[in-house]
Amino acid sequence: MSLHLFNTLTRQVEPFAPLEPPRVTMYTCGPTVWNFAHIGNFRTFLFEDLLRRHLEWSGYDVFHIMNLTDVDDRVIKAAAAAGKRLAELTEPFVRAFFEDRDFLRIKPAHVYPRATQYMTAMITLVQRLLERGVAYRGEDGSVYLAIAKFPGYGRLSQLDRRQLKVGARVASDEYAKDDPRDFALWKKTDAVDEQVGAAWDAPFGRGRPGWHLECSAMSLAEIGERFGVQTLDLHCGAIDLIFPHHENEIAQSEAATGQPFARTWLHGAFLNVKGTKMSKRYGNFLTARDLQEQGVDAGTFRTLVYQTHYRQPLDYTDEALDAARKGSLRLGEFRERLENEDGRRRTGADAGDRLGDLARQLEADVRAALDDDLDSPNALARVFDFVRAANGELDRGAGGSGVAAALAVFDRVMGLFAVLPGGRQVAPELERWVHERLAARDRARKSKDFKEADRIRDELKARGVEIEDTPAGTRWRVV
RNA sequence: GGCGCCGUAGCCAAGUGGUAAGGCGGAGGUCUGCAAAACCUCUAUUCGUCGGUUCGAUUCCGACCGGCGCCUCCA
Repeated sequence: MSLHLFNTLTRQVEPFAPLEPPRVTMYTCGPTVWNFAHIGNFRTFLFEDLLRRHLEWSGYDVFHIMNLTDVDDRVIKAAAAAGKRLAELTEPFVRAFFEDRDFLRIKPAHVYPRATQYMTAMITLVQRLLERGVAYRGEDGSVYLAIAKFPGYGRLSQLDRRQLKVGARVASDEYAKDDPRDFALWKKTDAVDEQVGAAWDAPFGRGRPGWHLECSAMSLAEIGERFGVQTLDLHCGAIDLIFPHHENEIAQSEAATGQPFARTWLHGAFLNVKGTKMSKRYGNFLTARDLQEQGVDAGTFRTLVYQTHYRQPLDYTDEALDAARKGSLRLGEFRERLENEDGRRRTGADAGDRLGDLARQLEADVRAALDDDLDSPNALARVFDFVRAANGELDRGAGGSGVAAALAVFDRVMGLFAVLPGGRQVAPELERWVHERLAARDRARKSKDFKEADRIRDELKARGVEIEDTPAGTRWRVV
């Protein structure tokens, strides 16, 4: 089976077919850099990371674009509140985002276009929409897109079958629009915008881009320049973006280019806390830095995330996190064991290369699971199956060439998930002390002074060092 | 009000029209000086409830109950 993905546009799992294989253009909606991203945001980025890695593993040549929204209502509000200019506010959060991304082992996108650096592209896009008569200047001086002029409007969110909530909201700009559902492409500047530097000159008036505009302008600019196309293969985000964000992106892009904006739309479910979405608004959020402070490593968090399918809500609890940590640790232990066995160049019988067979099966199983709409929980289940079976073979003395083969495959598969525990830095002085203590314990054990040996073990434990006696000597790690 | 999603063991969580993956936890065992790790066995006659379709439904349809999301900034 080849890769199949659930396309929000059709609400069906369908075969993935990029426009010009092996190239795949992938656009993922990035963070708004008015603050730190929270782990709910990162759940989405992690789902996209898995998609990216699986595409590359499958032989595709992926070009990954992630935007950074550095001008919008929240950014302006936060800048004004802090008495800063736009860039002054956003720059530290951009850096923080990249740090968090690296901490969570998320592969960097190929480009991170920022809204403020694509003003020309955005202005050109609005201009084009005005020329085509799809956009109009409202009475308030802002530019709106007339959704009545775009027949396909509502296809993604099935809006054609929905009605606006009665009396839901009457925005201040409502009177300026021809149709309440029209949305702003370009917002006329106000005093606060000027104060923080969120204002640009355009033929249709001084203003700033509407929220949706940047994604259309930047993705079209990136793929247009590079590949001469105006259709993305993949466009991803979380489900809250389906409407209005993605719906509006489609309208403004397709109205301008006459081409499909994206072939496949993927949307991830939320990370919840006690059943409610994690959100800045509810204050129930945790940042990647909070995780780091709590000693939660990337392998643990990634395990937690990938043990739930990306279209299923994931409820974040300490218990689930702890279970994920144990699972990640188990995988790490196994990896270490393989490496050690390989290092010892076991001459044990190949046993028909059972390990190699298991490894090949694992690779096929994982590929099949991920091909099935990125069924990572299933894929990880196969990994754990493999670990159990391989440990069993190792226990029974399997060795030979199969070990190296298994290690190679295991590393390849782990490369998709990156769920292994992070290596912890150990202070040289602690390391010296541990070695000295272990030597002392060895002497005690040799002379059958187990009381002393156990005392030393407790001593080590007290400083967070756990030990494990193996035929090859005593192993230790800091927990 | 409109559109959409979820409800599987103590917890987390896959999945299929043909009789329930995996992780964590728990019980017992093997190995070990003891631990730890690893391995073995066991841990859901049952998939929110009630109906319907079917030879057969957790899986399809309907109703209901419970939880949630979007429609307003949103990963």
